[in-house]
Amino acid sequence: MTELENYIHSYFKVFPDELTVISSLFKLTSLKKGGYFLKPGQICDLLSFHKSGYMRVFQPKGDKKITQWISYKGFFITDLRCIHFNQPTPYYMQALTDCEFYTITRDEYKSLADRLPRWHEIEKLCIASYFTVMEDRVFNLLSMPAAERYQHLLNEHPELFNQVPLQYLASMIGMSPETLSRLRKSTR
Amino acid sequence: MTELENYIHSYFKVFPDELTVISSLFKLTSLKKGGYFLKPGQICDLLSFHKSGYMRVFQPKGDKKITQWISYKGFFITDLRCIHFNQPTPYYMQALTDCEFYTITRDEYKSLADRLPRWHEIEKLCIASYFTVMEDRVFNLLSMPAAERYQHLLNEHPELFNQVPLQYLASMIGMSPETLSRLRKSTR
DNA sequence: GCTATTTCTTGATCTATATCAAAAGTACCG
DNA sequence: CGGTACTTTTGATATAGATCAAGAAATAGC
Repeated sequence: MTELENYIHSYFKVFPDELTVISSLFKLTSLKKGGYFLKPGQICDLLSFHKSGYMRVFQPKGDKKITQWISYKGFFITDLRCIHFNQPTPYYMQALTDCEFYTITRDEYKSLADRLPRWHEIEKLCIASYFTVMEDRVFNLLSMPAAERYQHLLNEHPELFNQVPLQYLASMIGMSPETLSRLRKSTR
Repeated sequence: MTELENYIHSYFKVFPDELTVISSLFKLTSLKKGGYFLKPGQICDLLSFHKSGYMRVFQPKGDKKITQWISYKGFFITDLRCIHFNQPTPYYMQALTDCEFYTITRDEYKSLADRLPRWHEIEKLCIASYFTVMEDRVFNLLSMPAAERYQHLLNEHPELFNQVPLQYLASMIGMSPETLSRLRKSTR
């Protein structure tokens, strides 16, 4: 069973033959360190499942780059704005390390629903779960001081601290790199 | 055409007979000012479309109450955590004014998909659009100072400033009521 | 309509976190 | 390897926004 099949199987009740249909359409693709999966203004026409490596999703704001998210093994990657509403993305998505994905194009993706009637439902559940993650992030940003946001990220995604430049993590949880550095020092 | 039919029709390509099926299942319900739509620990078993009035979604944190969202005419109201993943809600949802909704129970909701094959797709698109709203909120919280967050809310949802206590709006955009008061003064 | 209660404003402080600057550490590349 | 360029740390200072406290205004209840 591929990671993709495994992931879908572990989250949603899907029959083996449905799994096979899904994973037969996704093709293994890769991106070299530093390469861009997506740039602002483009219309994302891919849906990828992250197999290995780390990718940074960020958006420029003035002379800053705001890191929105770090994707790694187990996440789906796309821009819903593009795939579903045909709008250009505001994001850069850049590989921080060499990355591998299972990838489907937008056209294949559209045909997936024809071949697999439950696909919309699976996708709905997947997007719903990501929605609740975003709800929690908003709550955390509204309610937690910097120290608590740092602790929370450390608990939820400890592996990021070994693999990703700390300045990007600082941005992702809404603080300066200096503040993150001091928080790390104070809990050592 | 009811507000609900109108809303769905304006966002998604749905046939008239599909619309009729959808709106025949939703029943008009209401909630008095101060009443609770949902309290923490409950499992939300309703999906409502907001017809009139204002409702505050908030979550306690220490001795604070963090306002997560203000719902009004045109929003769907539920907790995805409950409806899709059967988990208890962390939220209070309380009517700030008398409210009316078009409401469907969870069981009817489950049967909707049987009667209307495209329902999962419609729902998926709806959740996807809410997801992008949350993405933008996270970006705004990460990248904007208080004054800019205030301006942004004022531009996007000006009606809230007449209908909703300002302290709740302040909480929703991550600042103290005093700060919001001063920002309002400075742009008058 | 009048009082009680809640909400909003204003001013005076305080503090968490940003910014700036430079040193120390680490990774990359010819 | 050894130098160049990033990244992280550390210290000094600045500042946005919080908190505290009190008065003014609005709203709700009788």
